[in-house]
Amino acid sequence: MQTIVSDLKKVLPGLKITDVWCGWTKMIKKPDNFADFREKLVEKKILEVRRQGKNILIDLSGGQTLLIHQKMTGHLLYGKYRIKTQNAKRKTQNNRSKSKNEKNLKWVAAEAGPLRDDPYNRFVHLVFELSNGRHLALSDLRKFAKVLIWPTPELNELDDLRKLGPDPLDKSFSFPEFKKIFNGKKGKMRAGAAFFLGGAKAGQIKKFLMEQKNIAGIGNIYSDEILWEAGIHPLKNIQEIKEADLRKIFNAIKKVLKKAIKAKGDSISDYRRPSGEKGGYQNIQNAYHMTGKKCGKNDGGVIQRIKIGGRSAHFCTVHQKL
DNA sequence: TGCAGTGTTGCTTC
DNA sequence: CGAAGCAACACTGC
Repeated sequence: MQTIVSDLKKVLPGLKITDVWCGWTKMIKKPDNFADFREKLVEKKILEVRRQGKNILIDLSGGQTLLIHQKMTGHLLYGKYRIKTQNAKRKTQNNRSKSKNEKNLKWVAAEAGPLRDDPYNRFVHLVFELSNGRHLALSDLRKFAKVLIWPTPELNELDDLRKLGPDPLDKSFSFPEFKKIFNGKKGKMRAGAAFFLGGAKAGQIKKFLMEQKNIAGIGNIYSDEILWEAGIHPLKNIQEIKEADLRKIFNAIKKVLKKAIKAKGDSISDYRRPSGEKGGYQNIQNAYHMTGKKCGKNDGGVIQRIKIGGRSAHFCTVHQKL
């Protein structure tokens, strides 16, 4: 998400939104109809692009902010787009006869380059036309992405932002701060709860790291990478984690996320930068998606995959013992 | 062919 | 309130 924001920051501020098209209006949560959504954006200038957790925020003139969450398969792409010409059988209908906001139009990247090769170019559902003739497009295969507009000064009313823990890359995210959150979580667990009795489901460290209300921004890939780095088993109960290990986890969070940002994100699957280019973290991954591979620490371990809370977790059988 | 798996989150149920 | 399980959706790969 940080790579996307950094990339968009370089191009969007100063541009005006001249038109908006949407082929899957269900993704727009506020305002609740597309005409109002479009109305709030057209002729507005983009002032700033920023991020809170995994939410991308685009501040506009007129005091409104566009919030975009890409969820699983969303891609914010920046480049020149065009309406895909209809098939021969529909040639009687030329593009001029259609409204640009007709729902079933297909938009495709119009220029050669990585954007044209984006595997998700087929799934563009939302297009912002910009004053420089280029576009910001949101492609989303699984249609989980969420978009909304809210007054900038009142953004903190939104649960999406209000319920987020601190950003781990923020300078104010110190070890004492992390420890406080961690201990707060521990304190909330009642003695006698199921996990003490062998049902150990609650309080697993991987889940703790992925919960956005604890720390904002860590997902499945980086929680695996962080725990690999720290040498902690993903199922480890947070009740049992001592200060020395907590410090290892804290350091690993900073280290892994910095490394990931330097690599411009992880394109092991379809993730792409707004330019359509791949990130590079998949080349330096140690745990995620490495099932069966030798552990990069050369400790004789092999990466194993298990399920935690419906997600896959990957860890080394030797240096990440339970 | 069929079904598990996919970078997320929120709702329902207990 | 907390946690588990599943739903939202559509495609890939075993």
